[in-house]
Amino acid sequence: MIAELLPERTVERLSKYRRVLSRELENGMDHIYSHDLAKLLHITPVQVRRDLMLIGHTGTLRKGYDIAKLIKLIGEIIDCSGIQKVAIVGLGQLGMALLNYLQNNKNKLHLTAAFDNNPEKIGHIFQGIPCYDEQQLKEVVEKEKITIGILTVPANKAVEMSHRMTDSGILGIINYTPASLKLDNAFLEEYDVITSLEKVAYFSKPFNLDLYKKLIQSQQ
Amino acid sequence: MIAELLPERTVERLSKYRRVLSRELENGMDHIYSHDLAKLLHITPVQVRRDLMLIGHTGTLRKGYDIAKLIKLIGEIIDCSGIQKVAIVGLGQLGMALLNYLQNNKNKLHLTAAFDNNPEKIGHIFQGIPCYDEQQLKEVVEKEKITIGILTVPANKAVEMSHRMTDSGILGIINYTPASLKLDNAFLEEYDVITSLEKVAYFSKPFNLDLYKKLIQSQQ
DNA sequence: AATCATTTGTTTACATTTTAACAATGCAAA
DNA sequence: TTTGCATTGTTAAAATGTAAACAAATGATT
Ligand SMILES: NC(=O)c1ccc[n+]([C@@H]2O[C@H](COP(=O)([O-])OP(=O)(O)OC[C@H]3O[C@@H](n4cnc5c(N)ncnc54)[C@H](O)[C@@H]3O)[C@@H](O)[C@H]2O)c1
Ligand SMILES: NC(=O)c1ccc[n+]([C@@H]2O[C@H](COP(=O)([O-])OP(=O)(O)OC[C@H]3O[C@@H](n4cnc5c(N)ncnc54)[C@H](O)[C@@H]3O)[C@@H](O)[C@H]2O)c1
Repeated sequence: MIAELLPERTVERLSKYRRVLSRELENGMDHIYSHDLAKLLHITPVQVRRDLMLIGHTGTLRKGYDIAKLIKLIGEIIDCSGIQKVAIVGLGQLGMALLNYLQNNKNKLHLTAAFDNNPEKIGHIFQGIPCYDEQQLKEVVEKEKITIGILTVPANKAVEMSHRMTDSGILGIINYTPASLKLDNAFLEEYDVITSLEKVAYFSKPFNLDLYKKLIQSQQ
Repeated sequence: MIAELLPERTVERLSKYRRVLSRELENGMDHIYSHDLAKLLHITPVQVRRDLMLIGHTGTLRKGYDIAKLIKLIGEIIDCSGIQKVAIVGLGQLGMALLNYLQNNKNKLHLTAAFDNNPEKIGHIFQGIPCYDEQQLKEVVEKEKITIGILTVPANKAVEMSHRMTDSGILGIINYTPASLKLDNAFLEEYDVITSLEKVAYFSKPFNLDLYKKLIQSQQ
């Protein structure tokens, strides 16, 4: 077991390692080299070895890493064997897309509930997930022991809802609204589509793209 | 004008500065201090000043930064005054949500076209955006001079489509599929929902969250 | 006019993340 | 048996990103 927090980027890559490794396992592979795993994610073998070192996974010199064992270890680190439950708060266009996505693509997250304030959605079940009235947030989150929330309400409700989520016992929120949040007792991950697009716009302006390509090349 | 590429994180923050500053402008503000701008995004004033230094914007000592001028400058840096056009490739659940989002929330991006292979969508117009047959990708991208693409096709089509996009003249792609891409002649930004959620899962495990909170506190 | 408080701009230091370097290992083949 | 080679694990260096420190400026106040 690891005593310290892993770097954020390492955790992100662990998630990706697990996903591609599961596919390799299904294809009948049982071991993999760092450079082959790296190739699947377009990163360097060094980074793979370093990440695996950090989680204490050790391979064999001639066969590489044991895929099944590695998947299991990553699961213990990220999921704690699926103890955490997830809720979607705001079942609009984006929330519904995410609900379908999470339910249809098998993954380790236990999506458990959705919340909305629209009477047409409250009480219905979508892909097996019940949609509750947002007034019941605290009640349901406490009863179901939900610890992770996906925030997809209109931006002007985001601050209020995020606080109600943490007050109900949610420990981690992923915020897809453009509102900038600040939480004291939970881990917060924000993702802003417009910002992401504007970043692409900046780096793909022809002049900048040239500079960027030169930068990349000079590093190889 | 700036001769060098800006750091990626600075560009991301510039996008957010512009958005909150536009709101301040609408509220009748004309100048803002670094610490007030910082508060709006929950970052430090130092970071604001450093970012603005990098883009060569200079404030006045007693009034702070001129909001209108700053918005204009950020626009010139990110958008080149809106010269770049955007296409959505794959108009499914996520693609459609993004289309509506981009059209309904005023922003500087010129969404111009969408592409799909589903006959029920091809030829229709959604929120003013025409959906073309994906076979016409090259033709339309070239004719309209589209330079930015949002990739939301099924994962197993992502590699092929990304190459067709860059072959057609697209210079920047934001990839929402879980497929890991590698492009030689374009800027690539990937966003993986599952990875993002699994990261939240890791850091919000009670033991890790405690470590994380201590870490944050020790930095203040 | 001199002082004070405030805020910017810039340099310096710190932290995180990535990449490089290389010793250690162990199997295969000569 | 010994040499060679491919691969891991780890330490060191470089790059990137963030925060702190502080001088310079400016206007308000005494
Ligand atoms: N649609 C997208 O592709 C997209 C992309 C990026 C970000 N976003 C952001 O995600 C959020 C949702 O976007 P959307 O397009 O799905 O909007 P939407 O209006 O379709 O969905 C919002 C949903 O939240 C519900 N709601 C309102 N108040 C609520 C409350 N207090 N508690 C619970 N539910 C509540 C509404 O009934 C609605 O179903 C917005 O903040 C938007 O800016 C959307
Ligand atoms: N739905 C979500 O919330 C969500 C979240 C994260 C990531 N994703 C990813 O985004 C992608 C799309 O997800 P979705 O839920 O919208 O799936 P979807 O099946 O609803 O949408 C895919 C769309 O792409 C179209 N398509 C198929 N082949 C195409 C081609 N060659 N060219 C153009 N269009 C083509 C399909 O007709 C369909 O309309 C998937 O890769 C998925 O993994 C989805």
